Amino acid sequence: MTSAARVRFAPSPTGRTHIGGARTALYDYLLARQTGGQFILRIEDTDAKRRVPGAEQEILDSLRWLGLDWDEGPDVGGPCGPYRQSERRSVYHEHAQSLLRGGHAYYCFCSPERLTQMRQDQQKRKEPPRYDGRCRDLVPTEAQARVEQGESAVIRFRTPREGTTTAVDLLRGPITVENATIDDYVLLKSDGLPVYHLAVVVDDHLMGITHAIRGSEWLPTFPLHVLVARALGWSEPVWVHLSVFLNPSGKGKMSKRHAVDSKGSALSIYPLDLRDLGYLPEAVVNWLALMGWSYDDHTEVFSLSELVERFSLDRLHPSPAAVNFTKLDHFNGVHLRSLSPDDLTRRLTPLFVAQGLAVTNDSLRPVTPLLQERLRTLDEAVPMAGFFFRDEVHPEPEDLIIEALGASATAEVLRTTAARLGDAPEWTAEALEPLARSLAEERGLKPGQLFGAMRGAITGQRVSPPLFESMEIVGRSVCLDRLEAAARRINAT
RNA sequence: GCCCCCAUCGUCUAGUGGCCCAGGACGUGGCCCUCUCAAGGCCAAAACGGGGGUUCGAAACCCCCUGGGGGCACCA
Repeated sequence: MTSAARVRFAPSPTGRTHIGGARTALYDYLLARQTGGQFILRIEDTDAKRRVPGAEQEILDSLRWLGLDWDEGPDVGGPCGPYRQSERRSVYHEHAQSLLRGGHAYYCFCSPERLTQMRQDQQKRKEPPRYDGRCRDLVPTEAQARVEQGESAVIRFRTPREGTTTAVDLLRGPITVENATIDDYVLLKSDGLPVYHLAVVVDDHLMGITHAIRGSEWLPTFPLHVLVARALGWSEPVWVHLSVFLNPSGKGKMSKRHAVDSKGSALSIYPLDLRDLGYLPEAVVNWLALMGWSYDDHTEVFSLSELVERFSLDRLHPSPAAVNFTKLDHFNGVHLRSLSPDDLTRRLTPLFVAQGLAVTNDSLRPVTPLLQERLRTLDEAVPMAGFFFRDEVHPEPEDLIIEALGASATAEVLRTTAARLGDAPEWTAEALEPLARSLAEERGLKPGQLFGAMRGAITGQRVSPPLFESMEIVGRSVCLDRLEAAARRINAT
């Protein structure tokens, strides 16, 4: 085990929180918890134009739902705050000035219009678009004077023109690029706020970040970040670039519109949607953990705390992974079944209540074991077990009528069933089943034929939890009523 | 166009030169169990992208190609 790691999840509130970000946060969390370090949440909101209302809240809600609690962040504070970059202006200003003094950066007065024009011209000439360096060699004192007179300026990094830079990624090893291919990036915008390239380096350093885990979209500018850190005289964190998620087909980057499973049902790439779709946070965590990481003994089912125990950076995989919603379903089933019945009951009750059914933990509890083996997602529970709590059921005639018998004979059999069962000394599954079986035999029916009609009558469904266990819970009088009602219903058609 | 990254069954992956005519999981097909649906058990089909090297020996190391992905803003 490594020494205490300080790890941050640094999303920007510009859209919804998706599973890619959630997986990064998961790995951050696992590393922090495993090493007894800290998990820090930092909001990268330096672009006011792209800020989306509610996005920051969704970040917090998503992490909380997944069980990834943080030690320092915008809501809980901490020793390295503020944790919202928009509130750290002076910090970036100070370090930009330091780069200026050291000759590692320079003021640039070029207008956005000129820059746009320049890029267009370059593209026309099939040249790589990049800053042409017009302000790079301005006399610093003169530039300073222009700024003091109020002229609008940005601060650019003075990337070395010669040589190469080697940046080391934990998963890929050293990545060496020609400095000439690295642009003189803007570090501080004219509004005084930093651009990502300055903000990450400064904040990671100031917040004592030991491991910077982020998406691979940062790989191209990775050497720049290394250069900025060096220019500031700082040592670097361990850099870890996670690959992106691909669509289920494996072709193309994961996107909202391709979030559809193999059976064609729409799923979502947003944790909060997954929650509303009836997935367990345990399952989502397990699923996400295995997309890019594996454990060496072939185990695949993990709880969060088991992941904390076993996670290791060196088993991270650098290649892109296609999102597989079918596997999420599998993990959800596995975790659903490993919940204690009481726990499952508590998670299910609100769903029944939301459908207007008068259900309590106590009244649902006997039903839970019948559901546990069958549920794929939590929200399948109400359609599957609502009949336990409704006053009456409305079976379709075709779910009632035994084909070999026809309508009126089926109705008669159902009445006889009610009468026969009504005499049962005990209303239990054990007592009921033999009675029903012998009746079926008497009538020359296969058990399944009779049971199917009874199922329709009692549950109103073609598919249901086991019949006799269900009947035991539903109770004698309601069952007998429903059997009679079904017989009447058949005769009425 | 330029730069960077990646490459084992349909998908997630194991594999760090001989234990691999490649293992596990999901999914798929079949069988068993069975009152429906599940769950469970057993079995099966299914991959090292191509070409060159290196080596006694390559899925593993190197090169090229191909394919996929990412990036080229006063966005992150």
